[in-house]
Formats: sequence, C-alpha cells, structure tokens
Amino acid sequence: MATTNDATERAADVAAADEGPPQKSMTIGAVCKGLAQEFPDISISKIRYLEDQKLLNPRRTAGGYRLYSASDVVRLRTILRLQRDEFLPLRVIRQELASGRAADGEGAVAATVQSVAGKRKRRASVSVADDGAMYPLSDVLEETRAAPELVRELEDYGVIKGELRAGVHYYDETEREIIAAVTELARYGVGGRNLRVFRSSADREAALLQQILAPALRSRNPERRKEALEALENLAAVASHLKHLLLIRDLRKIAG
Amino acid sequence: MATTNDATERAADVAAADEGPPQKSMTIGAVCKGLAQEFPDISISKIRYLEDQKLLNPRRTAGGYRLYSASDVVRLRTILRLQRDEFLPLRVIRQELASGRAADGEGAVAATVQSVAGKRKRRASVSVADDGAMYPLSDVLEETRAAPELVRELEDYGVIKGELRAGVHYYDETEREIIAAVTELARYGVGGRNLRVFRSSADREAALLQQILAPALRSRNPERRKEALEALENLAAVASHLKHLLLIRDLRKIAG
DNA sequence: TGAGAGTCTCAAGCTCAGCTTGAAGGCAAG
DNA sequence: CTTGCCTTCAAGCTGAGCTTGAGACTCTCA
Repeated sequence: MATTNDATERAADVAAADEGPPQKSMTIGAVCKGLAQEFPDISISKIRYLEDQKLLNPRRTAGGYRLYSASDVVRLRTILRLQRDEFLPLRVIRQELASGRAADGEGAVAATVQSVAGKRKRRASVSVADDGAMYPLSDVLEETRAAPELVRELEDYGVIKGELRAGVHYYDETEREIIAAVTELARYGVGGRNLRVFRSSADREAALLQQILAPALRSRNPERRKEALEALENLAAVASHLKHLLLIRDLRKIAG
Repeated sequence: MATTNDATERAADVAAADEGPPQKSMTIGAVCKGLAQEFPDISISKIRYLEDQKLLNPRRTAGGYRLYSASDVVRLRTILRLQRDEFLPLRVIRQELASGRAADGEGAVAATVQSVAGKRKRRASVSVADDGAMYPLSDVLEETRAAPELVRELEDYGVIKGELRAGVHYYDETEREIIAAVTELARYGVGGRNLRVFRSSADREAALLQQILAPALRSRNPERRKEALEALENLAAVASHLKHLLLIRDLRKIAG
C-alpha cells in the first residue's frame, strides 16, 4: 500500500484547474493516494498490474519512474469505474477504451447534464456491503445539484451523517444517492419534513429483518455469518421490490 | 456437456398428460438441450450449479428429479444472457432478479454477437398504468410456486384482491409479482403477519404522494392530468429508490 | 420386471482473472 | 549518503465459476 505522505501534497491537486497547460505528471504513489478516496481498494501494485495488462501506458522518467499525466489519471479512473460499477472484466474494458467508447461520467470538468447518453445504464448496485468510497461535499453538491441547506436538513434529521476529515465533509456512496433522491423529490414538492414517513418505515423494516436474521448474524461461525449477510442482501432486495409493488398498487387506486 | 439423446423427446411432456392447462415442465437434460443453441457453453452441471447458488429453484418430482416450468426456463435464459452479454457476476444477477429488475428481451433465436449498444428497451417492469393483463390463480401458483394458503392470507389482509370470473380467481401483473415477492420472503422466514409493516408504510406513502398531487390529479384539464400521472410515476420510482437506500443504510448498521 | 438412459448428491478438483508479496536492486533529493 | 519511493520479475494467493467422479436412485419402455 501507499505509504507516501509528502507526495500527497502533489496529489492533492489532481483536478486542480489553474496551472498552465502541460506537465503536471505524478508518480505512481501520488496517483494512488489521490484516487484512494473514491476507490478504496486501489493499490500501487494494482495500477502496475493494469499497465501490465495493457490498460495504461504512462510516460517514464529517464530513470524508469512512471509519470502519469492528467489524462492518464482520467483513464485510470474510467477503468476503475467500469470495473467497480459496470462489472466489466479488464479484457472488455481494454476494448471499450480502444474503440473510444470510454467516456468518463462527469469527470474533472464541465459535467453539464449528467447525460451518460446512450451508454449502458447499469447503476452501481447498492449493496449492504460498503466498499468504503467517500466523496467530498463539494463533489456531491455538484453532482446532485442539491441545495446545501437540504443536506444540512438531512443531517439534522439523522438520515445521513457524513464524516469530517481535515475540515471537509465526506459522504459515502449511499449517502450521495440519498441526497440525489431527496433532491429529486424536492423538485416535486416533497419537503424535508415528509421524509419522516420514509425514514420511520425503513427503520421498522430494518428491525424486522434484523430480528429474523439475528441468530445467524450473531453466530461466531464466520461461514454462517457470511451466509446471513448474503441472505440480508437478498431480503433487502426483495423487500424493496415488494414495497414498490405495494406502492404502485395503492397509487393505481389513486390514479383512478 | 449435454449428454442427452432421445430422452429429450419424452421429457417435453413429462407432466403434460391429463391436466387442462398447458403445464409442460421439462427435465434438466431437456432444458439443457433446448438452450444449447443460444448458449453453447451451457451444461447440466452448470444449471445445477446455478441452483446451488440460489439463482433457480425448480420444482421436484417425488423422486427428486428437477422439473423446470416455462417460467423457470425464461429465468434461466435471463441469467445466461445477463452473464454472457452484460458480464454480470452471479451475485449481482441474483440481486437483479430478486429486485424485479430483470426483464428478458424477447430474443427468440440466434442473436449471436449481439453488438452491445442498441437494445434500449426500457420495458418498465412495473408501472402505475395497468395494462390489464390477468392471470388465473393456477398459473400464478405454478409460476410463483406460492403456497395457496399464502395467497388466501394475502387476500385476507387486503394486500391483493383478485377478480372472480366464471368461478376462477384472476390476478393482474402486479398482484402476481406481489405474490412472488412474498413467497420469496417466506422462504427466508418472513411470515404473513409481518406484511402489515410493509403494507402500512406503503399506504402512508401513497397518501403522501396523493396529497401532493391531488390538485393536479383532480384537474379537469386532461393535459394537466396526464402530467400529474407522469409525475406520479416518477415520484413512485424515486420514492421507492429512496426507501431502498434508507433500508440499506439501516441494514449496514445491523450488519456491523 | 428388468435394463438402461437419465438424474440425484456431495466432495474434491480445476482454471482463470485479478491481484499481492517478496527479493533484489535503482533513483531522487535533502 | 541516507531515506523513502520507485523498478522488475517470479511466485503465490483468493474467489468465481464451473467440472468431474463415485455411488446411488428414478423413470420409461420393452
């Protein structure tokens, strides 16, 4: 794993956009550190492996050190995203990149309209297992176009909590999606106080599922525990689907 | 690999015989042979493996032989397609199926290479707009493999109501899916009485959405009413997603 | 009422993708 | 010249996704 520290300083301005045109290459350690927030399971050896597999091809110093340009980093981010969110094998990612079909979501710049265009639309499956990726508040606000006070409201209600690191609020993937969803609801006039309805039912359902799986979850046998966690994931998926169906059923009456 | 031969012929009508409705279940060998065209790397052991991984759950004969119904075969095809064309790992496919996000694309035959892209067929699995299709109880029971008393229980609880036509109970698409979901939950030990939790929260959320869209829904202007219905669909989708996220968030605490 | 094709379970094994680890050493900069 | 980051290369590890027997049972048909 990266054991850098002062290299971090250089890494900090991964996406900084004030420097002149060229030449802000980073060493492998800096790149790794810079991406660690979004991709917690990144590692130096993994980056090297990706190069070995012909997915990257950074410049080198005279002495043989890898030097990553900004676009190299973008490419790497794309690779990691395709791998984590779209479940594509490296062999396929290589082809997608080669055929120019890459297109990073939002990325470092612009980001007008999330588009994603005619790409494959598979959402990152939300799972009980947390991969640990964290996003700074500023990114979340920009991506979701959420009102800052709405985020505060959510924190006040205890719906999200974030994490304070070095003076910056960070949120995980789920929290980011919650913010996006609530923002969407707000556009239709569903205000913050109405969220209690959602929150309390989620709490009650979670308690129900917990009760059912409690014995297995408390088991000391890791095998059994793992099975219980998988069951939990499936139960959550089915339960959510059922809730959706019931809602639809109710709404149908309303709609006429 | 497929080791079938003429037995396949017999297998086709294993359970046909005297029953009225066309319930033609097939043995594993017949299923395998039938899918071999579209999926050359299918095999009997693979189908069994998928069941082991909780992706399939066919009926059994008294002697323990697996019997695949038409919908089992559809499900299997969907699994194989998601695996081959979308590169999804089984763990994710399981979730997609559990949450009803699957939806098979007609597909008939051939379709080799299937050049990615295209195919944006959005087939909204569940919509507020009812297409009116109805299914007789017998079909629903066979497809969902639900216990008949569970269906009665659901009717008693007012979760589904069905329709009585010529002495036969008919259910719409949504009701059928509700039955399937509840059956799935039952497999994990979530009993009928627990459904109150889901039902009441759905009711409350529906009431909330209705309240918000009431003016527009009551409008005499058909244009405005149509917009309101669309908004209702979107709201339902976002609300369901939000509920899912909140549930996940809660479960994460439980999981450790 | 067998004979024989088909199927069952269960445990062990196999292959490949996707990394990780360790050894042995070179580069960069205070 | 020392300290920490970097290099290559070979070997090893882990989990997903099956496959392969072994031994026993089931189903259909002559």
